[in-house]
Amino acid sequence: MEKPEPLWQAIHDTLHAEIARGHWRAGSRLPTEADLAQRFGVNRHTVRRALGALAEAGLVQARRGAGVFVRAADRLPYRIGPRTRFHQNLMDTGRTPSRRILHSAQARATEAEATALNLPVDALLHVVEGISLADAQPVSLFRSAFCATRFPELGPHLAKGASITAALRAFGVSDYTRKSTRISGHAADVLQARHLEVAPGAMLLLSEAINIDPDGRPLEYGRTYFVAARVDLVLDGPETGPVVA
Amino acid sequence: MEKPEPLWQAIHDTLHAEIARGHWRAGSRLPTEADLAQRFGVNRHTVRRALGALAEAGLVQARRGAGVFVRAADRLPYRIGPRTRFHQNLMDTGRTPSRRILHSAQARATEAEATALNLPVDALLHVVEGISLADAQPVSLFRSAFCATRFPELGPHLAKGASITAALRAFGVSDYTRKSTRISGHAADVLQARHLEVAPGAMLLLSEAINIDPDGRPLEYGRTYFVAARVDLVLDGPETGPVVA
DNA sequence: GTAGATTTGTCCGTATGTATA
DNA sequence: ATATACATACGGACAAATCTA
Repeated sequence: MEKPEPLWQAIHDTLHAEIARGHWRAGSRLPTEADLAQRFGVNRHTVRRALGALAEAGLVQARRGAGVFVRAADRLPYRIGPRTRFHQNLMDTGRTPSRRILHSAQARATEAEATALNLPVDALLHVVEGISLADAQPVSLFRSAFCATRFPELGPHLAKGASITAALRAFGVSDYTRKSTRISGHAADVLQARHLEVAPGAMLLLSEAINIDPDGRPLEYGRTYFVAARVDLVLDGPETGPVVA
Repeated sequence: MEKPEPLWQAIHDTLHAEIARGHWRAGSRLPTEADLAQRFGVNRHTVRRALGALAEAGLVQARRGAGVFVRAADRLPYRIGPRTRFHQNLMDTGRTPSRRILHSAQARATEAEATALNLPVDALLHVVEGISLADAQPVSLFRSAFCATRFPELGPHLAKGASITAALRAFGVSDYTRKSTRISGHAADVLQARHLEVAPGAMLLLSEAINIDPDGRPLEYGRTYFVAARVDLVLDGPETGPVVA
């Protein structure tokens, strides 16, 4: 007695295999839902169920009015270690890194931020939110919180496109290291989906990190949502290479 | 001009908030789809769309014929570091760890396994597959590969429920450390979903790791799929292991 | 720039299957 | 065995975004 596989799942598997096999090239458009429905002899909604699963896995992306497009399959390795630097990280893999600042302002610390930075609740923070891109494609959505009394004018530096490393150096912080990291999986909400150019519900990897200065004082509390379909997080062993430049 | 939010999304947000707020307790049953449809004044399929999103995010779990149930919200922190030990990891958080061995046999190394273990392709490996549980709830699906010539009789040890640490000690390996880890996000396929008791398409965190002995020789190559809704991966700073400056 | 055709997104209604209580 | 409740699949209708002539 075989357990019958649902139609939408069989269609999903077929398309999945065809994409993995290179039958549909990255960036190309799939046949329309109507065409696929005819090909598999099913209703359009059944095809949509299969395409939805592919979209959540990040293999395809639908654009209303345009069609369903195959996404690039290769994920870029993103190193996480004692010295995590965004720009350096991407340059190492031959990508062109860039940032888009969405928001930069002062705000009161939430409970999580206060405990992470070892500050009293309602302490004044400088919060920066933005998007990180590799080759003009969004890979992560970040929110960084700094103590505002220690870094009173961080905003202008970051808004001008300077890296965090450079901005901190302007305040005499020559080096900083990663104290702790927590990685979890989440589904993209509507806002995140729009910023990261993924489907709502797509998989995101949340990295919550605390960076400290050489004296061990907390500098930054950052929450970064990575598009799971576009990056791998790589944690190397203790042979960490000192960088700084 | 406000952009109208889809109905299913509004319902999703409402239920999401009610669950987060504790209005529906963990383990309890939600109203039936028909009841919810009546409550929100929509068709049953619109409610299903909202419930589907909640299920993929891991907040609820549907059981055909029974109902939709609220899942426990707390994720257990799983430490990943130079010395990652499953049993110790869970005992630290007050859980009861256990293992279920699905498969244990010798096999030829795949290309990925060969390069990871620094062995020739087609080398003989001992491969163990199984499920790790915390308090009888599946949290991860693992596949570990060991060099068969070095550990000829590993299978019986592991099948008896011994930990990997104990099994390796029987072969004179007193210690081992994590050399590298790669974390990525994936959607559960049908087989993984059944083993881990999640819905197909649910979020999984894949951890690919290489463990080495004190001499630096690769011992084990492991691939572990964690249920993203049930665990956070915690990477602590260098205050735990040897800090090679 | 505009009008119309194309294509995906949402929502409804109905019917049937399957697992559970 | 019967009723309940979720799962799958079909069909139709319209809206919204995109593309094209």
